[in-house]
Amino acid sequence: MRLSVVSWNVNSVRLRMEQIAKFLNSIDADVICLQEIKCQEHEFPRQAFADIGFPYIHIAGQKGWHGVAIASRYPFEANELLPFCRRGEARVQAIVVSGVEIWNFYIPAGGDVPDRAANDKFDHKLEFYERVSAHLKTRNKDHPLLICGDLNIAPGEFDVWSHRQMLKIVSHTPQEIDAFGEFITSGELYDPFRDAYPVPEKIFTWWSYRAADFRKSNRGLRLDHILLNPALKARTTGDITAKIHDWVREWERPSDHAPIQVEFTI
Amino acid sequence: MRLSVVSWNVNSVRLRMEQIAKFLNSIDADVICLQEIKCQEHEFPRQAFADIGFPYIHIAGQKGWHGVAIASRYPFEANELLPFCRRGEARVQAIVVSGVEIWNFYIPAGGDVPDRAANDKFDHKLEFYERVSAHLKTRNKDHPLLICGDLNIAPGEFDVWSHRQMLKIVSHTPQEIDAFGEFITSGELYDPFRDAYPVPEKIFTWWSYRAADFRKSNRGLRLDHILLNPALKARTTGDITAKIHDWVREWERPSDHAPIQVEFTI
DNA sequence: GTCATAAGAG
DNA sequence: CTCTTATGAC
Repeated sequence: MRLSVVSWNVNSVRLRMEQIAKFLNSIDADVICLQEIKCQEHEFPRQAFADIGFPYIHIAGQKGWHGVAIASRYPFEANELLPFCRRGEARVQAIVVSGVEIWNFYIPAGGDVPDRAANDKFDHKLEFYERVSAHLKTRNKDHPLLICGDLNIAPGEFDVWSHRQMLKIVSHTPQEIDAFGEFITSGELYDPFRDAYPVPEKIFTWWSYRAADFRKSNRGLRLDHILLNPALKARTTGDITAKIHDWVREWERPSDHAPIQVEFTI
Repeated sequence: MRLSVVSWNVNSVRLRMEQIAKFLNSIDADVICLQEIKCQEHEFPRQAFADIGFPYIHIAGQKGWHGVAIASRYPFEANELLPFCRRGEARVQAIVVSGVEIWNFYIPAGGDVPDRAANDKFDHKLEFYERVSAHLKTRNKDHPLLICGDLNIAPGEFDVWSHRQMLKIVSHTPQEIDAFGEFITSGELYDPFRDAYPVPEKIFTWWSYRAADFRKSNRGLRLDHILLNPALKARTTGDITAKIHDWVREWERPSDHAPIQVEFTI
């Protein structure tokens, strides 16, 4: 079967439901992983997702901030995950669909100061990565796994608009790039986006709201990711396609993140 | 010449500019008097009004609350008015267009408790009426005058959805009805709406946002008025038409007030 | 710049 | 329910 997975930090699912429907009606996704839904479970627009063919929904919400949700065309099972977020915020969830485990993360942004001692938010972010990496090392590697979400790190030189200027900015500091590398190594994760858009092409999934014209300045970052573990990759046949739907960022009152999509046959 | 005057409490002119343009493009107004613009003068969307044929604008704004503005197809002169509002809020303005003076009021709502001693907002509202009435008595009655705006009183039995239930509610208490009567008497004002919609027809210009379906419950009030003094009425030839554009209240994210319109030839 | 929250007003 | 303001987050 063909499985098409989207990841999108929507920055308020209630405010963006019309755009989500418009987007999902114009592509061929089976599963959409949302971050920053910014609502509680009972406030989630379940019916609107059901109306466009995504009746199976798993929500991890909280009041006002953060929050993740997965909507699917097909039934799935929910899995419990370890407390990667030490503050207990709604940033993590896991499901199993067609034998593929999917982890949906909204990893903390980490504040402004890239110093673990001076900035607890930065420490919190790195500890989140450390906990995930530790778990990946002990996890049964035979189980197919896809990890996606707003991981809030742009790991590569060509994942940021200016490698030189971004090295001091949280999301692209050496410490974070190391943590991201340890995470990738721990899970032996495969990034299909860099096959679809080979280096040295710059690719971004997020552009600040503060830019008057994001296309013109194009000061973006690649903060959103969809990654496959070896067991999942081995299960696929044919091409694995990866797309960044940056045209959605051009809509009226958009999220600051673009949706990304990976498609494969298992 | 034919003169068509609209009065509309828009509840934020910046948020409602598209609706204002859509409305003005579908009727034949010459002058629109706005209340609750909720912005300062420099924040007013002057260009948007100019673009739809209303380049002459007079604004009395303040930060965040209240605020009145007049936009016109034709040039006019601004007049100073007495301080009817003892708190100095942006609730009053006057212009003269084609020899007709127009007063645009956003009279205080008056709070919840209909008791001048216990509720200063209620006292403020009645004092506003008293000051206007006193001024009308001394004003030169030969000068044509139109008074319009959100006057925040529904004076008649058929200006409210339930006369019995509203008598205890601010906007339709006996004290306010008396103050409104004194105001009408002082200026010998003519209300063209009750000729257009004769008693006992109930007519409203405002419906609470709290009603799920304002058409269904129809618990409205007639708080907005356009009134003519005898000198202006004597100057007119032919019919004076009066319309309540309640269809605008059905739009998406509308103001809680409907625009009202009076048209005459002078 | 664009979200959420909360208060205060209507 | 729907506006404003203000603050905080990103």
